[in-house]
Amino acid sequence: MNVTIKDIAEQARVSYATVSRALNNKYGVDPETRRRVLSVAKELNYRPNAIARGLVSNRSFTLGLILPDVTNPYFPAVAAGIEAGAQERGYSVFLCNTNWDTRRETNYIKLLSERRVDGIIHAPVGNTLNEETEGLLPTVYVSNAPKNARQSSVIIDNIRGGYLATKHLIDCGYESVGFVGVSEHETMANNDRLEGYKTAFRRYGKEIKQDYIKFGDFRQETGYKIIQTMIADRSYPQAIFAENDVLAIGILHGIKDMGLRVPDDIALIGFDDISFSAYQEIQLSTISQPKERMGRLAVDLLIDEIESGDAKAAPRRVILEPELIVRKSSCRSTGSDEELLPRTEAGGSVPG
Amino acid sequence: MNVTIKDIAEQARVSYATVSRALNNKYGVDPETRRRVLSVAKELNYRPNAIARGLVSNRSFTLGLILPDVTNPYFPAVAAGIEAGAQERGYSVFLCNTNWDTRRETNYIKLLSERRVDGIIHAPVGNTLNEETEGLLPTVYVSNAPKNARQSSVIIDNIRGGYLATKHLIDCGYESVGFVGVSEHETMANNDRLEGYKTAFRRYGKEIKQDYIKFGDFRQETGYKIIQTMIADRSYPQAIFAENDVLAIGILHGIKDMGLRVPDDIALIGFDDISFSAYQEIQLSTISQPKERMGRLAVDLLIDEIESGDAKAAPRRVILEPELIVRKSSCRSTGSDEELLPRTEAGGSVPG
DNA sequence: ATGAAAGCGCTAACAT
DNA sequence: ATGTTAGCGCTTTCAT
Repeated sequence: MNVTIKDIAEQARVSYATVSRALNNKYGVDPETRRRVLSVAKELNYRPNAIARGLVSNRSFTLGLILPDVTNPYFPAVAAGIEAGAQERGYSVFLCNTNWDTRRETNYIKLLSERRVDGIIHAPVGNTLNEETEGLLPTVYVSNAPKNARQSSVIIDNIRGGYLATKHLIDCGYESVGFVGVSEHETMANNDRLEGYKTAFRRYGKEIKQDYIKFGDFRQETGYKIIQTMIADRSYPQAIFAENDVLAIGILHGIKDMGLRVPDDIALIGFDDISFSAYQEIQLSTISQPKERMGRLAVDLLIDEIESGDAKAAPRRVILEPELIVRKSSCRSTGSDEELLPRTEAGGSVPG
Repeated sequence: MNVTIKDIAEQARVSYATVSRALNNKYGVDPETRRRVLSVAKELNYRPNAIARGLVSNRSFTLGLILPDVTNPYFPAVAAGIEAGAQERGYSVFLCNTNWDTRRETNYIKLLSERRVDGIIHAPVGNTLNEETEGLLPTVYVSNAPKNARQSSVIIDNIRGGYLATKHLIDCGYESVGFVGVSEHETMANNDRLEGYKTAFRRYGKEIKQDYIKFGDFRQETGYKIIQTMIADRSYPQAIFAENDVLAIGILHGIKDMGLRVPDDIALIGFDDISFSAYQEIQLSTISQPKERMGRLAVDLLIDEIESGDAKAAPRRVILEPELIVRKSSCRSTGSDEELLPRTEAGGSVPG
């Protein structure tokens, strides 16, 4: 069996309450006694039982991380920030992979609540609040937050991101700009990116062509198929804003396999700035999210709430700025850099 | 406060032992009583406290997953298998990211032992056994295992992988074949891949040229720099076997940025078959590992050991077959497919 | 400064 | 079939 404070107490000839005090640096322990206890503990290779500790303190120093897909490079980038931040503050994190399945999300939340995690960081799939589980545990949403969420969140301004992407394509001079998204109403982030797209059209007095707005899912293959169908039907725009880089890369491949070129025949911009987008062979223009930083912010927010007992206080909504990254996929090389990066434009901020 | 079995006992007018029995489907509970207990439990929205349960059963149904870098696409692929397998069998997994730092590995193992995980799945950085922590917890190594490990492991035959890669390049007709590795003695997997490389040279009666064997680290950037230096020094082989795909992609970029072409000027093969290697823009030949399957095998092995109490039994070593994947980066299109895939060669297996 | 004892929520004997 | 009790390893009053 494992060594317990009782074993130490015996060896050190003190009560086990004293051992507990000594081990936890509490007041009221003779320095000499403390020294002896510590030395015995080390000698016996004592490891405090976090489970027992958790039972009495009602705190597990444990967090749940719920995300749709570890295999999609966007999420590990966020997760890295979360894991590092949690570790620094003495928390361990349970990895929960939902495979984009909201039922699995629900199950995981219940499971985590049985495991008595102190809180959850959740990159949710949908945009609807799960009434069954909402509020069960202190939660911080990251990357995407359900509508009307009563919990804190760390996201980027997706409307602005969608706006920047679309505006960039319009500024490049493309007459028609299409949109390829995950699903018509899947997540808030989706809605917002599409909203940003529409805003740009409005601003420029352009008319939205429904034929150039397509929805599928989050898979690369889907982007591939969507564009191939459009090309085969000879009905495709001069430029496409894809809602995320994975989709965009699928589109990129689809375009090439149909014998067309990017950006010459179809220009392309993605969203997220996953690491491969920067590869010289890909050179995908995109909207960047500060992924690791978002992860760190999310844990810090969560742990602050937990430790201050403020979990029920007003939720905080952190909204970070997206950044336009221009690479080769988006513009035929016309126009100056100024035009490509309309940073200084009046009214740069966008409604929402 | 959370609702406990006592609350249920009160409401259902039974002792809390009976509640426990009813909840856990134990024998000796009147069906009617059980029904009542269950209904009260549901009504009160009862969630069993896994912490308390763990304290008495001395089992947490919790696993630790220690890996070097979530951000390197190889590991999430393995992790996905682990997470899914664990979940199916009722275990949750703690994510531990070491950043290729062996001290962090040690710290994590201690931490996990305090958290009373039932076992650990470990993708270790080094090849040396950590005497301080080895055997502290039931462990299954995955992807790489320390020399003389006394615990089970799930790896591929890296010697054979290295051999296949090198043989392939030799078969393509390249006179000189170089090797770029992570570090001279960093991990067993590394050593073995290099060993396979050497074996191929021996088999073909070729002489190894030390100038064409280079070491760096696990970063893409490092591969980039190594090849650029070689090219700048005008001392580079016709083909290169890179110990992993991340390194290989760095090399690929380095070659292109120096104005040379792959495979025409320098042929290239990697190792791992991470997802981007298959991109049509990359087309990196490589040695494939069944990553997700390795993850699943590792959890299953671990949980079997845990649940059978066999943790101290003879460790099992699962060694899977690597697979040669030929894409465009490795051969100028000469020779038939037969030659490219020397599957039927006599003595296809390799010593080790 | 230290010890005795209660109790966290649960399971598992042991009674009845 | 059900209740009583002890105890898992620890923290935390409450005494002394």
